[in-house]
Amino acid sequence: MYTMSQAFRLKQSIEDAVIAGEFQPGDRLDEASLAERFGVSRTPIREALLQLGAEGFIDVRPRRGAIVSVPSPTRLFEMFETMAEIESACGRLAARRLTPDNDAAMEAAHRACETAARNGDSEQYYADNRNFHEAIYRASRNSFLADQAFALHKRLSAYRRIQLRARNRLLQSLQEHAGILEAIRAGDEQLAATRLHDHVLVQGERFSDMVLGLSPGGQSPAESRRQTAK
Amino acid sequence: MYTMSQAFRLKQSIEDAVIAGEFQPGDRLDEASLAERFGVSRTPIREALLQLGAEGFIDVRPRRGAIVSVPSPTRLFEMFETMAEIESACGRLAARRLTPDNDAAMEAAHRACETAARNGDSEQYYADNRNFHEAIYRASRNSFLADQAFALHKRLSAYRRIQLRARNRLLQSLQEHAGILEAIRAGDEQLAATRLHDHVLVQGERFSDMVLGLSPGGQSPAESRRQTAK
DNA sequence: ATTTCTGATCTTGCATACAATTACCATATG
DNA sequence: CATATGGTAATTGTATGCAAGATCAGAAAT
Repeated sequence: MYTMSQAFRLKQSIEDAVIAGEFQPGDRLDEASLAERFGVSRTPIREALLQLGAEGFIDVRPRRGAIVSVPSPTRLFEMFETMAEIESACGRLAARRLTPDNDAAMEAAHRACETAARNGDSEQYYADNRNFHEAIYRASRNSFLADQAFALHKRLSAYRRIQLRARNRLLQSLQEHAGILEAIRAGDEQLAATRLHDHVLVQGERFSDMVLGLSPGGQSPAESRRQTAK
Repeated sequence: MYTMSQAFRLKQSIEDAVIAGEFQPGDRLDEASLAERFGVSRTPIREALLQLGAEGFIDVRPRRGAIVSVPSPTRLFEMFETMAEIESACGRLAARRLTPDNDAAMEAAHRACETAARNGDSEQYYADNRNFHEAIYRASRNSFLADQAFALHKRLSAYRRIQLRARNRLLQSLQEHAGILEAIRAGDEQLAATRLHDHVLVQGERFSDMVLGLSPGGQSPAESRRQTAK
């Protein structure tokens, strides 16, 4: 559709640029330079930035401009923990409601991940991994929940990418995917939820650990590690 | 604070008006009349509306103006189901991490609900119920997750209110609260999650049933039509 | 009577102008 | 040397004007 407003397109473009890592956390998003870059006036740029701010994607500070959000280690851990809860909810529903279509979509995404992992192509794996997780969101057959999951996944993408660069993590991630898929297909809601939860949270913990070298008083990831035992 | 931008204040005002029911689902949010009403130009109004749209609170359709969202019965059910998943996640974490402070806050909110229920004051119960649930969100000790829960709770408030009017539902709700509190205090994550899930979802199911019985669109179209002329 | 077309009118989207606030930097001062 | 201070530049917030799309009423056609 070509009748879409510029502001909406700009919102998408800026979001893409942030996800692609062109603007990194902490970078300033100057209205004037963005306007020049995209060849429009400041008005639609402002509208795009404010919307991204409302979604939590960037941080717009009144009268002081917008920057790409810089969550504290604690905050980051909380975001991953929330992602873990939302994903496990998706997995639980998927296990309950799985249809052949959704099954096929997950299978295809999983195969793609497998190829990327075998080639050690972490950039490709990053993309395919996203597709795999999105296939699970859709398999929940709750489009609202899936939308929430998409949104949070996008917000965390900048942090996930860094962390997937470790080579052996790729293979481990792939194996976890296989286990998740197995549980969903078996219709085992509890197992699917647990496996997804751990899969997501281990990423968060690893990254938090990485960042947590300097910050004091943050919530220790180790503290929450014992959720598997019930 | 008086250094806050108008757009931000307007966003709050419009949101409040929607929650208060002044604008009902389906009502048009005309930029010009809102600008006149608040004594500002269209620019900050637009910015407020776009932000509310990004949060999912209202529905801004390109070139066709903003309206208060009118979720379909299916969508509404999905929203309640998602709320149930998020709340049960909060309950699970609360059971794991409960502190005396959070315990006391939940207790106080529960007592208030009890009084309101005994008096059959559904309007008061509506407010106290909100406090009780928010106390649980905070008890999760994950502020990001709690924020997500707050936001969704607000979006659903218009629909929850209607449904709490039934008198015996008040007492049943109160008893469910007691069971939830008990499970959290016992540190039983699984039980807390299940009870919260059911507590929230039963509301969603009841309301969805209610809407499904009516004509599609919920509120009568005749009433929304009146708003357009001025 | 219902549908389709057409032009007038209203509304939104964007650009520009200006006002208000913050950031910057050189200089003065203890 | 560190810290205040003043003024200027840079940036954000709001108002206004105009163009393009959407809405609506009434006439024409089936």
